[in-house]
Amino acid sequence: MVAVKKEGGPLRKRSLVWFRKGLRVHDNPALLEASQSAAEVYPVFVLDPSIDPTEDGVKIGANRAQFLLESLEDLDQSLKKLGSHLICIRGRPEDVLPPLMRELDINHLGFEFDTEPYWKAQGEKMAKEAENLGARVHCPATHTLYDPEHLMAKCMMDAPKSYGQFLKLVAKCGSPPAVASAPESLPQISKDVLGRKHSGVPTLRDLGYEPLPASERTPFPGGETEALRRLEDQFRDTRRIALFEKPKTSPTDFETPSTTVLSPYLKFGCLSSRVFYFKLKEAYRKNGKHADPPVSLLGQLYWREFFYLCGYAFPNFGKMEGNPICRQIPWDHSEGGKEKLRAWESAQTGYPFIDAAMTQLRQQGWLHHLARHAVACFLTRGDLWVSWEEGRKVFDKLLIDADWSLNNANWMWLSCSSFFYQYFRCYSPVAFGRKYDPSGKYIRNFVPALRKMPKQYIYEPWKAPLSVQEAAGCIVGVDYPMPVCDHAVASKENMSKMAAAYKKAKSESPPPKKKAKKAK
DNA sequence: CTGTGCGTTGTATTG
DNA sequence: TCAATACAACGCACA
Repeated sequence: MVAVKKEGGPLRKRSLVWFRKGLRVHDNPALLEASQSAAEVYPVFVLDPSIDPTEDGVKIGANRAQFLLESLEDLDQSLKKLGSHLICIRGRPEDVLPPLMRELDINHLGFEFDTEPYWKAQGEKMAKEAENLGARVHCPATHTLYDPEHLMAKCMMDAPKSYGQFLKLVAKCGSPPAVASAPESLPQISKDVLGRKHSGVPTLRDLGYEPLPASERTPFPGGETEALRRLEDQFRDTRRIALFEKPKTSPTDFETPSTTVLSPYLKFGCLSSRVFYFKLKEAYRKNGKHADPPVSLLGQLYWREFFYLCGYAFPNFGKMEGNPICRQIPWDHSEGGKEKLRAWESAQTGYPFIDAAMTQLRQQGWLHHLARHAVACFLTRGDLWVSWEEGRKVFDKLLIDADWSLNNANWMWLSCSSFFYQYFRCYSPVAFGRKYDPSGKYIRNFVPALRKMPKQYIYEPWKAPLSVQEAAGCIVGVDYPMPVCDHAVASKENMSKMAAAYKKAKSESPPPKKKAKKAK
């Protein structure tokens, strides 16, 4: 226990706990520490006007905003059960927090460390502000399994560029830190300063969103309570968890997804990755037999960890230019390219599987990993030759689990810009979906125009004879778009463009020397 | 410097 | 039905 006088006086500890991610009460060392040693604790969430801003400054979609608000609402409820509540302030952290810290005479600031450039900078600014006020700062790295600084030290600042290398690094690190218990109680917030101007959690409408029609609302509610419920639910089948292999799951199962859908809860920190980790280990022990990385569930957690480390270690990770691990590729930025991007984003490519996936993305804020692969490949090196950054922005806006590090990494992966380079392995917008769902149930659900199309044409309706199109009530070119490109032609062309871009990069910048050139 | 093996999740064809 | 293979040939790690 920290020796702090419990009553009044200069030693009275007044703690502000700043929530960003980590929207949970369980395994939250910053909150726990405050609860154990401070006489006053102020749990604060700062809701930026642009709402969870990224470096693009893109305003997030309504489903993602709703997931965030539900998570905040749930956090507020949990804090209330502990005797406190969430103070939700509108504004930018750098504008709002320093005056609040002064007003409350804060002498302790606690918040979770964040690796993303925007939030890392915000954290540094606030730590400085707090220190200027003479406050102590507690900033534990609790979003990932390991403290990224610890991983960087272990690899001697030479971050792994492949998953295999990352696994070797993790093998040297032992078990992640133990899970912290939830606080037993929190001091009541009595100060009146938080009255009118600091209101509770706003509604979607407060934030300027029109409420979504039911058909376009994500079926996945936000919040720690739901996260823990979902975790328990998924872990009821120990065998399934232990034997889980990602490539064996299906992108077209949309009623009950074939994966766990824990990603949005991990993204916002409604679920602690460490809780998930130890729960997995327990399931593996119980079941005996289990799958292994990279395909296992633990492997998925390690992919997250790997990409978080990459986003932390490599500069300009969110863009092509100036990104040391990203291939420089002359993507189509012309008007034509923009038109193709619009077709893709609005589910009007004329490839039913792609359009179904893009519709699911919009309606549910979630897509199976392999469906993400298919649409990402299609937009970039597969068919449309549009920059991965554009696709990343759309995912960032619409996915409830949009996660800066993972999103960038996966877009680079699929566009063969980094991590993965076998550009001759290309997803077919027709064959890939058909392999999982030959009758096209997935398409029929998300692309109503094609509901009556016979299954032999549902993946390529433009090939159906006019009489068949008429009978299905769907004339291609009228009721459903013609394909935006010819996949066979476009993918072949793009492969040679990739070859040229790689070749150019090689000739222009020879492999970087690890150490300074030795004198001969 | 060079060769080899490997890489979470491709496709189309063949037997 | 399924497994093997050609396709055309990537970068990275390591020996």
